[in-house]
Amino acid sequence: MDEALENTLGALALALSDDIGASIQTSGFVQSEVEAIGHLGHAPEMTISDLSSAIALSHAATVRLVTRLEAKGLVSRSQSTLDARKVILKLTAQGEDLHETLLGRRQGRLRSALQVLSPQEKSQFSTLTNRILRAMLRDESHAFRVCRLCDRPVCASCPVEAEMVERSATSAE
Amino acid sequence: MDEALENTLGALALALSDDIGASIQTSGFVQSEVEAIGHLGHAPEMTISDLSSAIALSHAATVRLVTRLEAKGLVSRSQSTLDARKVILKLTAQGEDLHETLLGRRQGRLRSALQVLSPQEKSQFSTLTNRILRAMLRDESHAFRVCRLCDRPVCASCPVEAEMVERSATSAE
DNA sequence: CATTATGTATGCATAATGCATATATAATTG
DNA sequence: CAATTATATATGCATTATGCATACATAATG
Repeated sequence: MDEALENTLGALALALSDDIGASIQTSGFVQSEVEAIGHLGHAPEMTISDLSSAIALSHAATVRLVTRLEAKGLVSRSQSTLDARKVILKLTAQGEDLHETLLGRRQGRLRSALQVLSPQEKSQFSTLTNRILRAMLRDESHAFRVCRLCDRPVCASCPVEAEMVERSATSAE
Repeated sequence: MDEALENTLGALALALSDDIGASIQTSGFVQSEVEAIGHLGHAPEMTISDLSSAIALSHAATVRLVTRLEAKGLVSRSQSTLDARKVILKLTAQGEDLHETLLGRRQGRLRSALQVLSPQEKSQFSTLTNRILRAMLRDESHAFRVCRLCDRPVCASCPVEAEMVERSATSAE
């Protein structure tokens, strides 16, 4: 029965999201703040609009979010030299530290979830999750959003990246 | 590299959670409301305290949540005959309808995510996700929480249920 | 040069939440 | 059995993240 697998996958997704959420909630940050830190650590030089769509929040809310993060010394605002309207956001050193910490916790949870699989099973599982994830991606903006908490150095082997590259190559033919 | 698999699994969990969330956000319900409906549809006859721990919300917030749901005609309060302090919560007919609708949307998203797998792959995937999920369960309360949005008729084959049964059998020896 | 579009910021109202506390009922203990 | 303690629900209050409407500055367009 496929329904059983659907339930299991849904429950697993929730359990993992909960775990990832719990790994960060201790530090007193709101979900949107954590996602913002994740994105800014992932793709520096974002504007407020970029961030707004990446974390699926209204522009106004994003402005306030950035103001909070700036007040906490995690993010810096600076004017773009190319377009005076734009505000360039960057993580401060402290923001980078927090980003690393959060990433580490997240990876720790995922690693411990995966430790019940043997190397061969991990390889099998990797193939299947890659396929599912790639098929789920709707467009570039969605792909960007999905990667909002990934560990950056590993992005070279990221299935999301691979999928988007492949699609743009196909559509350019 | 295990990091790649960790990233992929994390991204997949987020993407699925987003999808499940998006499938319900259209109907104008807050996350906690949806989770409450899910739980009440899943395990009828819950008290406010039960619900509070199941959805990981303070008691006060849960009281307000239930009041909102009652006002919307989705949930009914009734006094317990065994313990006059307790309030028994039940879904109304309208609440049941909503529950079915939300479940259907959730299952639809999961089904479409899984459709890129062949039957054999689904079987493989099922084995692996079952194993991971079962190992992730911390205690009965956590298991309960993880199942908060599952489709009830399929619970007989639920790995969470199986794991908890097996554990209690083992500890009773 | 005028108009329109884009990017950021702010005033205001809303709504979900937590903490502290109150009240009612059950359980326990002396 | 009376008194205390624990449990379950409810409410007053403050907080806070959010969205909508709007304002302002700058860029792009005609």
